[in-house]
Amino acid sequence: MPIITIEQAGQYDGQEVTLRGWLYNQRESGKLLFPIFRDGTGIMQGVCSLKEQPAAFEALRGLTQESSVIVTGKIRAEQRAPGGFEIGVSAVEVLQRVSESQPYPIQLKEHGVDFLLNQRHLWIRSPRQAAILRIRAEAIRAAREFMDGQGYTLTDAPIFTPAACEGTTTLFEVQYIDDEKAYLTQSGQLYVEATAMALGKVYAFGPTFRAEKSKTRRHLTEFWMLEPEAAYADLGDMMELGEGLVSHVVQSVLKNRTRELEALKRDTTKLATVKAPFPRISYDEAIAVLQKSGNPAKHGDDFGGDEETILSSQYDRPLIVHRYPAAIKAFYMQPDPQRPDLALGFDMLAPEGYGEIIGGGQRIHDYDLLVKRLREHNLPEESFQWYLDLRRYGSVPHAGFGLGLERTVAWICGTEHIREVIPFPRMIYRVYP
RNA sequence: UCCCCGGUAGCUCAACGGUAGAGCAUUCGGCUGUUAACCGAAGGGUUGCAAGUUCGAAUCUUGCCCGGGGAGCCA
Repeated sequence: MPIITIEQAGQYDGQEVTLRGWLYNQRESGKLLFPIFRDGTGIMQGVCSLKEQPAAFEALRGLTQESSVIVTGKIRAEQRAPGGFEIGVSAVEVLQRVSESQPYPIQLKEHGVDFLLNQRHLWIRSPRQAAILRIRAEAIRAAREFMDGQGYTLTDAPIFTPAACEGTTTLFEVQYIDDEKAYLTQSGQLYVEATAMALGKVYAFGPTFRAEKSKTRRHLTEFWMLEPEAAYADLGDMMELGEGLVSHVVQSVLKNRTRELEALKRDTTKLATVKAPFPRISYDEAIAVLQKSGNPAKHGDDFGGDEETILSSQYDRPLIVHRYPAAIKAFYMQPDPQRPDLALGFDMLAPEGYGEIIGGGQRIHDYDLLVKRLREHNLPEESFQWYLDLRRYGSVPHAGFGLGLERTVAWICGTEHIREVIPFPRMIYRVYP
């Protein structure tokens, strides 16, 4: 008797099989039961009649939602069944029956956000949430496949960092052993700059933490970033790498998670066009576009959500905006030799209003300039000695970027909120469960 | 930190200042092809908290708490 998953059921038409999972829902119609099972790979309807399978019928009758069950029966193609196949249940073993006095709290109907987030540990059992998490996993797999294929070596950055790199206000402070303080990393970038000088082409992939009091559908306090960094690379190399990476991730999800995208009712025609090269415009051009559309943006402004949406909505694939004013960018950005007021940085804006998914560019490799910038930004030089060492010992031009995993996955999935695309979202004022 | 919205049964929501209700969930009963099944019945409430106005407050006022959306900041 083969033990199979619901995903595989189509290959077992006409055969007797065993499914191991949970009771997702059950409709009762007199002496006929229509239990619906889920096993993590999908959901499948069962049929059980009192007349033909009295023992199984008794086991299933009145069984509560999310009770764990091992079910045996014959798979058969059935037009009336959701998914096209159903299982004629012949035997049922109930491992744990959910109590009637404390029924499973999440019903098959609309629920509020607050309630669902408090039940996140159960909410992820819902088919929609499971589909999203599978797409997230595929996005990660494809991203690593791409980076590895491009000759980048995974060199992860530390989570604990010793000092405030860009001001303490947005950092989570933790007590480190005795009286020492440490901070949760905001970005692995400074560290991958170091490993890039050791290994050439590297990337980090891990969680980052921001104590910003942002309350929007695009923000989490804990999110995952993929951060490539390459020695001897320039802005153009990174824009090319970024569009290659995003194209590969999107196309891989389209190819390998078709069913999940379907479950989410995602309009995949909007993803199919996502292939390199992506449109690129300079910051100055972006300002002109905004002004033409009536937006009050002027040179020197950074873009907010509205501006990003106006710009990105004009294209069928992500948009790269490059060469921002140095004044609104991070201290380590290499100035454009043609226009020193501009930084050799770029952002990639996802379509459909999902905002910035990549930010990066070329880093300052000149020791004196970097020291100057540290001072201009009032940053503690002593904390950056190791970082300055990278400019003391064989400094070379180098570049990299950070890709926000959750924003990317939210865009691919078409979800309303970024919080749905990470198993346990951490947000301002919400760390449970 | 600022602006806007919300908080009523386990859940989703109604209720003009005048007896707190429905659907779902749960329990009981009915139904052999259901599609968030359906039909009938039952149980289930400190209306977020605290004051105030009023003959009377879920409803009006003030403060607080909690949550959501957005701004700023960012991925």
